[in-house]
This record gives sequence, structure tokens and C-alpha cells, in this order.
Amino acid sequence: MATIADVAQAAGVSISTVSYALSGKRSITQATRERVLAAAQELGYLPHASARMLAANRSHIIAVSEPVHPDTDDAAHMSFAMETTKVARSHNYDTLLLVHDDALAGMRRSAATQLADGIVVLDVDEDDARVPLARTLACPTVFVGLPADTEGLLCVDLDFEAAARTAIDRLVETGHRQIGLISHRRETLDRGSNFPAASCARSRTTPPYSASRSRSRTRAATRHREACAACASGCPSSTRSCSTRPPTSPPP
Amino acid sequence: MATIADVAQAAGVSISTVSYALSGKRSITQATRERVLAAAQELGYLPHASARMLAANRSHIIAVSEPVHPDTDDAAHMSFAMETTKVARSHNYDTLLLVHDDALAGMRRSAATQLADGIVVLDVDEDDARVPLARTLACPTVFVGLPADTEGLLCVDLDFEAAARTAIDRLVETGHRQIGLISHRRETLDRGSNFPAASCARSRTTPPYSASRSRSRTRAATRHREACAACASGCPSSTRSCSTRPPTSPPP
DNA sequence: TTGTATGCGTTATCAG
DNA sequence: CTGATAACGCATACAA
Repeated sequence: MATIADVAQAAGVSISTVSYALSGKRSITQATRERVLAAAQELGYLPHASARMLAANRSHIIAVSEPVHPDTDDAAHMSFAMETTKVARSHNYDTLLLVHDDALAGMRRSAATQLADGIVVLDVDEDDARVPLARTLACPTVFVGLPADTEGLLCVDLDFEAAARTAIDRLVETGHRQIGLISHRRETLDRGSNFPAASCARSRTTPPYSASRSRSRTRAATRHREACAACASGCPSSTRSCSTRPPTSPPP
Repeated sequence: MATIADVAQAAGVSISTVSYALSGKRSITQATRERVLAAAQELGYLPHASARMLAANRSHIIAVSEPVHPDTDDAAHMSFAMETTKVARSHNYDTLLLVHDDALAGMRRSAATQLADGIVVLDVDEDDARVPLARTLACPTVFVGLPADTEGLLCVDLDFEAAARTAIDRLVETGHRQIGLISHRRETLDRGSNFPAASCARSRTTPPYSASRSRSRTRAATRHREACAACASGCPSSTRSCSTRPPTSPPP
């Protein structure tokens, strides 16, 4: 539990010099910088998290809001939570888990107490209670999934429409003329989830693949995805729920 | 972003009175307490997380170390993480997620920076790198799962031996004489995981159910579980991996 | 029962 | 290029 003062004393410099030597926010002589780093290393110094948060007014923590419905696919959501955490860590951020009913209340709490610098909202429903809440928060919030009304929100999502089209194209190409769709449970569809298969089921895509209600959603998804490089690289593929295995011989 | 000073001013009292009125750590006149609570409510006051942490020297955050092996059962681990978070919240604690390689490094980091008040270690292997690390940390740590050497550690786990015995008893009672065991992949066994089926597979329980190497482990598990009420009530059942479905008619 | 004042460990704003 | 020092918002020991 060495403090910055200990490092300063050990290196024979002032506290602020240590701070700047470590943050690199102002130029330091090579010699003193090395002395400081050596001292810090020697003492195993790491800045006290809360002190740093308070002074810098940044927590380096991102809250992940993840209600877990009874019909939620654990594996899929695990992937999102894990990936979010991994990417966050690569930016020196930690992630806080807000689950079940605390997915909503926790958002308000972590925003109001400034525990979180930002919020990632998972498992988004069409009509999600976290949508109106997010609009009232001073805390930057990103929805992974598109609610019905995205006004004033920052949302990213996979392009399920395009995924469905690609899948169907492939099936048609290989000679299939009848295509079955394995979707989610009725309750998942009913609560307005926009998971892959749910989205496909609702859009009832038919040749020549004219999507009914989802034109604007598709554009929005594309636009948002372009704005989020992390999504393109980091998000796990969710299209497997839509996939189907071609039989060894083409159907009649 | 009302501060405690704002509340104090609104209620016409001092800062410390507000603090004590809210924490209840010293007696306050009913009248002033109500004025303070009203003012706090009115302003939507919630204490600034980092300020509170710094002053109280407690973060109210528990880190959850959860390496995610390629063969990890997402659903099972999701359950543990979720349940841990839920129980933590009921004690006014938040949980931080440390995954993949950060499961190890994050423990050191969150302990050294005092980001976490405690650490919960999931997905424990027989020979786990987090075991020696935990011994060096000043941060209270609990292992959910029993490593080979529990010296100086606080560990809790389900009693897999008893579960296996119960399952086998039931099967024998219903007339079965040949019992198959569906276990984990070889790699899971190889890395020394102590998951239910892995544990069962290694112990090779046979009538009259004499466990080979696991006597001490069983005792340890029992002892630790007794010391942890949360485990008995909060932990999800993991025995389903061991379960088997009786056929409609008893075998010959 | 309440108010005053110090300290928590950093960051950042000033001077030098 | 470096050193003092004032916030940051709260908790708590100490006074009254």
C-alpha cells in the first residue's frame, strides 16, 4: 500500500513530479523519470483507485446492464458480457455487472453516484424501460440492440436482416426451395426481443427478400455499426440461431 | 449531482449531520432527521461513490475472478456470476468482472489499488495460479471450488461426493444395476477442474460407494459450506451434469 | 444532539 | 522542467 508520497520521497522528487512522470502528461527529464519509475517499481506502487477517481473525476469503470430473462440464452449473453469486459480492459476500464432488476435501478445508481463513466445496455427489448431512463442520465450510454424508439440514443447492433438474406441466398443457391426457421420461444418474441431469430421471424422475409417493417431499422443498424469499430471486431456472431444445415442431397 | 453540502444547506444543518442522518451512525433528532431525508430526497442526492470510498476506505465492490476456458460451460458459469452479483447487491455491494487472463492479473490490480474490498474466485482448478497469488494479497478472497492445496485459503464448494452418492442410491433403489456417467471433455478433466461430473469421474464411486482419494476433500467441502450460509441458499445447483434419466422400464 | 475540522491519495493549477 | 498547494466529496474524531 505504498502511496505516491512514498514514491516521491524514495525518488527524491515532489508528489506532482511522480504523478506526471507516471501519467506522462507533461515533459520530464529522462533522468528523473527513470528514478521515479524505478522507485515506483521498487515499492510496487499502484495509484489508489478511489483517490484517483475522485481527483480525476473518472472512475475507469463501465457498467453493464444485463437483465436476465427466464428465456435468456446464457451462452449468448455470457459472450457479450465477456467480450465487453475484454474490450473495456484493453482500454484500461473495468466493468461492473448490473443484473436482474438491478439492471434498471443500477443504471440510475451507478450514474448518479458517478460510479460508472459509461453504461453498456445489453439484452434490449423493443419497448425497454431502460430507454426512457437512459435519456435522463448524464452518463454516456450505449445500447447493444435496437429499441423501437432510438431517439436521442446511441445504439449498435448486428444487421440481422442482412444475415437472414445471406443465409437464404446461400440456401437458394444450393437448390433449396423450402426453408424452415428455428426461432426463439414465443415469450421471447412477445417481449419484443430483437435477437437474430426473433427478428427474422417477425420480418418474414420472402423472395425477393422484401423486408416489411425493418427498412429504417436496417439503416439505423448499419449507420450505428459503422460508428462503432469495436462492434465489428469485438462482438460475437449471433447468427447461428438462424443457421440451418443443408441436407446431403438437395430436396425435391 | 447534488453534494452533501447542498443537502446540508437545504436542510439547514451541517455536513456531518447529513452524513450521520443518512448512515444512522449516531442518534439524530427525529425532526432534523426528517428534514435531512426530505432535502436529500428533494435534491435526489446520492453520495459520490469515489468520495465515499476514499473517506471510508471501502469500495463496496467485490471482484469476481472468472477465467473462461474454451471448454467452460457458459450457462453454469453465468449462473455463478449472476448469483454472486445478486447476493452482493443484497448487501449493497457491486461486482467487478475479471475474465480471461485478467482473472489473474485483475486480482492483483484490484487488490493493490484497493478497487475491491474482496475477491470471489470462480472456476477453480486443482492447481490454480490464483491460489499462490491469493496468499500474497491483503484482500479478503474466497474460492468457490477446492484447489489441491487449501492451506490458508477460504474455500466453499458443493459436496459432489454426496451428490453422486445420492444419485446412485436413487438409481439403485429404482432397480438399476448398470449406471452410465456422462462427464466433461477430456481437457476439462485434464486441467484438474473439480466440476461435478469431473469430480464424479475421478472418484469412480462404486458400491458400497467407497470414495478413493476424496475423503479429505469431502470433509473440507462440508466444513467450508457450513461456514458459508450464502452458499447453501444462493448457489445454483450444479448436479444436473451428473443426472441421468431412468428408462421407462427397468433394465434386465 | 449538533457543528467544526482534519484526512483520505490523487490530479491539476498555479508559481517558480 | 519542477515544486507547492488547492480542490475532489465524504466520513469521522473531536469540540461544543
